[in-house]
Amino acid sequence: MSVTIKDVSKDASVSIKTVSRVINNEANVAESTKKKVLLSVKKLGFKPNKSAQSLRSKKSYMLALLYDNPNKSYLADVQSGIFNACKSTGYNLVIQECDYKSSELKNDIVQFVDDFRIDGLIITPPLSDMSDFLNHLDLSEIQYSVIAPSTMNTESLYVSSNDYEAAYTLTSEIIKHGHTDIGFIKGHPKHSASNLRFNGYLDAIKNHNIEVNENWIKQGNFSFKSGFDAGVEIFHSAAIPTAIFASNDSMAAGIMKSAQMKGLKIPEDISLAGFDDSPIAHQLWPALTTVKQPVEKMSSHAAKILMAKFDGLAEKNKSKEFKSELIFRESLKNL
Amino acid sequence: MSVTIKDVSKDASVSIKTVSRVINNEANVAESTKKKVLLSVKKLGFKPNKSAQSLRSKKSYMLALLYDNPNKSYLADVQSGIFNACKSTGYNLVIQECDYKSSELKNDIVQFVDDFRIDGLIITPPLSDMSDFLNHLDLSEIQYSVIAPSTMNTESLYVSSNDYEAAYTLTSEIIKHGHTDIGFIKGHPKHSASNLRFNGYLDAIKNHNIEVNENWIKQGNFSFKSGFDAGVEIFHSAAIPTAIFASNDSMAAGIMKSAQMKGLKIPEDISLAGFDDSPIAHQLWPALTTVKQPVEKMSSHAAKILMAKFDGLAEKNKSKEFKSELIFRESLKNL
DNA sequence: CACCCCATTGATATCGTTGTCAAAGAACAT
DNA sequence: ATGTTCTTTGACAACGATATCAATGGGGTG
Repeated sequence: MSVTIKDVSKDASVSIKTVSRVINNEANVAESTKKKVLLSVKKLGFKPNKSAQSLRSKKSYMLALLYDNPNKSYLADVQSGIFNACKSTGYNLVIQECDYKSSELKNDIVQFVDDFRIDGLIITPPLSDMSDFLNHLDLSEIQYSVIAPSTMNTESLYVSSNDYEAAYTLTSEIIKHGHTDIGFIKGHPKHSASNLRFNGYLDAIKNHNIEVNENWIKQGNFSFKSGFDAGVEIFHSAAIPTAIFASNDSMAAGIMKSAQMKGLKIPEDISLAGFDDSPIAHQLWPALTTVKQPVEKMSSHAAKILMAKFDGLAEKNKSKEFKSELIFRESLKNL
Repeated sequence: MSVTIKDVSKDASVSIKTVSRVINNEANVAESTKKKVLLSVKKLGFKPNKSAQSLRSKKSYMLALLYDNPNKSYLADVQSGIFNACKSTGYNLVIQECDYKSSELKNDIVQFVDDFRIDGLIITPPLSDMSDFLNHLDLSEIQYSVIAPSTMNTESLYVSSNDYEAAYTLTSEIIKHGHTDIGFIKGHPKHSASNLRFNGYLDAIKNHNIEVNENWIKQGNFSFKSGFDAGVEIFHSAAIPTAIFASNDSMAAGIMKSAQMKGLKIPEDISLAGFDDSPIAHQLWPALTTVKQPVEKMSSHAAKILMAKFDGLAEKNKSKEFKSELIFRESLKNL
């Protein structure tokens, strides 16, 4: 059926173990032997059997992506990034939907990792913010890499972005456009990014000596509907802001819809900004001013540092903060 | 470390093989023995080692989802559906991005399945339409289940939806709303759904004795941009239709944007309809009239029939066509 | 030249299951 | 009582890799 090490060893006239050494890049193999073996490997088209490797060496060559109800385009980008990182490495990606509210989550995941001998986890918000959960993984000695964690210690692997700074800068830009009445829609309270973005907004406002108007600050949860509802509320009141900064694009889209239904024009009557640069940002009209995170690069890096750790290359690839980019589009106008 | 069959066999005072029989639900085990074994299994918390099972029995308990650059929300829905089907079965889901244009695709996938001992594939458009590819899988005796295939033979497993019928009905509805000047934006030529939807439109037009205006029929590729470009073209000409039916929502959104930029109002100046009921459909204003496919249910079923086949339950779950649902929203108005 | 060391190689055990096959005993027919 | 069949069970090999440890031999040292 398929080619085994034994076949290769016969073809190359060496022992099974030597072939194993070559394909695992172990030290102390004569250069000439190595060449000979690699030739046979290529000639026969040998690929090691993952199940056997896994059984003996307790590695599965599988990473698992954990997520709970993320934005769909975010999920697709994360997957795509991880996939690219895995492509040439022999690792593969298993996906696992989770419920961050479930009390069984910890045990379920440990079970899952144990069952399938998953080598490492890649954890996305809001799971990245559950320190309880992460601690439990530490205790179980499960390897993982976190995307956008709330607390970062130097031991664990993570990738983050400069949410605070980006929100601060974007808010400052809105102010530079002449706005002082600026509303804000907060994100899902369980995502640490929500606070970072809000604080960025808040500090920018304060540092420009603008008074905060609580009526224009609404709690959302990153969903379109929560943005829509917030918009309805804000536009229903007597005094409305000249600009609204929503913690993500879905909510900004919700606000835009509520404004347009109310007969308000964007950006003539009200300017709008979002966060994420998800597809909807440029598909709306007018298109949204927003912040673009390098989600694919981030998740790709998250996978790389995890795999590097398995191969003992911990030095090469380290946890890292990525920079976001402001994208100006029609939804923000000069007053 | 972890509990093995051997431990259970000792605890239950039976042979290793008998434990194996029990956990695999094989026939010819005395009821009393079964009980005894199950008790020990539970007591010790035994879980079979997947790697060992896989090595010996050549089953991996893993399904793989193959996709090539689909709509992001479609992908998320498909995953979600499959995930739910797998949840209580012990199977897990690996994802695999593909390039349908690659000449290596066939070999890469066979390799991948071979490497990881993937039990079965779930194949999404446009890969579902590559009969060459599917034939190759058949030859390699790889199990798979196809979502929205172009040709359906009775042997293979698939799920489909009534694209033709839905497009026919929706077009008829547009006509009932008083429209006769109806444009159409075709989908990606490699997706069989594109033709089905187009033919549904065409037949409805013809059966209502309306003349087809070729200038209002444009080739798209399911992307927002292709819809936008088509819109720009159509609205640039002297005579414009009173309604446009786009083969999916992304393209409809593109048309909406191009219309709004041109100063045309939806639905006052022009009615719009899409297909898919992707999130953007209700996030736009006005919201899109569209067709909703039960994507989650479909992909869930695709996974179920595949797993049923492995367990020899081929009778219970069969290939199936799912019905779509028309959703009327503001973008379509009575003339 | 005798000795030791270290790089290189291979024989064999092992990982934790399932597959094969034969043995033991129960049930039934003759 | 004897033979036949069927159910139930277990001993042992096998899956395809890696781990252990010992054997081999070339090169350096005294």
